[in-house]
Amino acid sequence: MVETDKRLQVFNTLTRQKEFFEPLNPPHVGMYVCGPTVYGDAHLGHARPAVTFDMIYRYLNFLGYKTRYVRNITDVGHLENDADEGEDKVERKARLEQLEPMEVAQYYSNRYHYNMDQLNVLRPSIEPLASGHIIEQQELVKKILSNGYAYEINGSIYFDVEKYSKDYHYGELSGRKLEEMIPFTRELEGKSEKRSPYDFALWKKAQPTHIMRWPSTWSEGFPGWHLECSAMGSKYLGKVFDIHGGGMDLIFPHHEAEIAQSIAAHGHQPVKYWLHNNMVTINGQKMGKSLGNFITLNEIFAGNHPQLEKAYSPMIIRFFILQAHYRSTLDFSNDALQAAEKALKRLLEAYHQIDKIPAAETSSVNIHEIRQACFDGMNDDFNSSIVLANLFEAVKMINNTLIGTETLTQDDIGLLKKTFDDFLFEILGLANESSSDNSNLVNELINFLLELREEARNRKDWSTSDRIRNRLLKMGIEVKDTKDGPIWKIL
RNA sequence: GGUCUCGUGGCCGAGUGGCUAGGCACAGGUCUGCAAAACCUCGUACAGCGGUUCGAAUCCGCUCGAGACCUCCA
Repeated sequence: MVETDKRLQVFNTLTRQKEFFEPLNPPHVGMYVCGPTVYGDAHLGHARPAVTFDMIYRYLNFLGYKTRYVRNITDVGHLENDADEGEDKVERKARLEQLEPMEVAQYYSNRYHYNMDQLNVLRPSIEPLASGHIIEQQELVKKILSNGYAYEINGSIYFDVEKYSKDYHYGELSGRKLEEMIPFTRELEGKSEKRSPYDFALWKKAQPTHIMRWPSTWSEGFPGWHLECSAMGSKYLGKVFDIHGGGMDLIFPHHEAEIAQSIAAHGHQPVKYWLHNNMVTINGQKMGKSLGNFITLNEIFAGNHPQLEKAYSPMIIRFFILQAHYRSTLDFSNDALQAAEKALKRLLEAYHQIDKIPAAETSSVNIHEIRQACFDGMNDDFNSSIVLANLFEAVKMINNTLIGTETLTQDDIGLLKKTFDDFLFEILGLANESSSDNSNLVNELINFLLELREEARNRKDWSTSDRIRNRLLKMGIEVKDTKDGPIWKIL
């Protein structure tokens, strides 16, 4: 498969170690990633898994796998807490904005898609809605019930964790033991109809005020949160599939519950490799909805937030995310984004210089080594940070060949360009953001002004040349003089 | 309280038991009427204290500090 001679290794949360990636049915790969609950705008914390698993999806495809990528949209409102009472999140939003719940879901789905497109995140192969798979979820509940791992109370169905624990290991993904979880039960005794505090809902009977509800044999109600991923994952990828991804904060209880549900229903593990991205932090603390310290992508792209000194484009955000390894926390700050902006610019400008490199008889640097290092980085649990570091080495090479301190053959120049095309654009998905949608008229006008300015400069008429440059700058057009003549750009 | 992770030079951020990523900033230089930009060059850092080892930032222990999960959260 392709040129890489080393095999891909991935860190599996389930086994807590790196494992060689071997798909169940090569060349096919099934990957499921938890998508957003659509009741608010996407923030940086949503961008991280989207970009991370987009990179993984891209790399798997690059390696020649046929990947089916499923990422759900959670549009069934779920309760504010799993402990039962409380308002549905989507309904609450709908009430506040005086909309139909599905209107809320649609609205934020659209905005999510728009943001992801901006980030150059490829659309998944299938994007199922939880509300469109109520039947499948009910079927799963029935199966778990008939296998004896769930019980019904007042029209609601709960997963019987204690019963399950006798036969299987509840907590294997998050590294917990049930005994350790028992002492620290929250103060919800008496209030809940659940037998044990760590049981979770498979089906909830709807309160009279609850709008999002569906008929079932047990009650008019709605499915439990953990159920949709189990139901949709097995529907589209099979009862066991290769990769399941999501944020680390979903490991418990969400993914733990998914495993339990699937095993209770089908008797075996649903997923071979569990992959989890780490959190985005701000001031060292997790950026999250409940803490209210999140910054939405729209705010970042517009520079419209007190924490931001300026706007940062989607590609800067993508670069910023990929500069860290996906399993490390990533700390947000203005300085970090500014550094990312400059770094990305340097990378892209060097890329555009590749065509100007004069071919030499021999190469003084080894492009194959860099290319291989990029593969090695990706193969080592998708270490995009290593890939970027090597691309920056390539930047140095490009610039050095341009000033004549290094040389490259025509073949190596081609390989260099291919390496950027493959890794920077295709795998890391960092697209060129050109703001050159100016009309021809503007171009011609500016070029004419610069022509006049050049004539003035040749006469050493500095006052005229500076006047032109300053006036243009006032209009937001920056002029820079280079050896090859002036260049300009709209700020 | 339980489980777990992390602590790298001014900032961000990789990493392996010995060959000391990368980016940003700073500094020096090239270029240049000036300016700006661009480019080149440049930093032996790894919380503290012990231990293992020929050798540890990388392994072990302790201390200090930060954080995550245990309730919804990507």
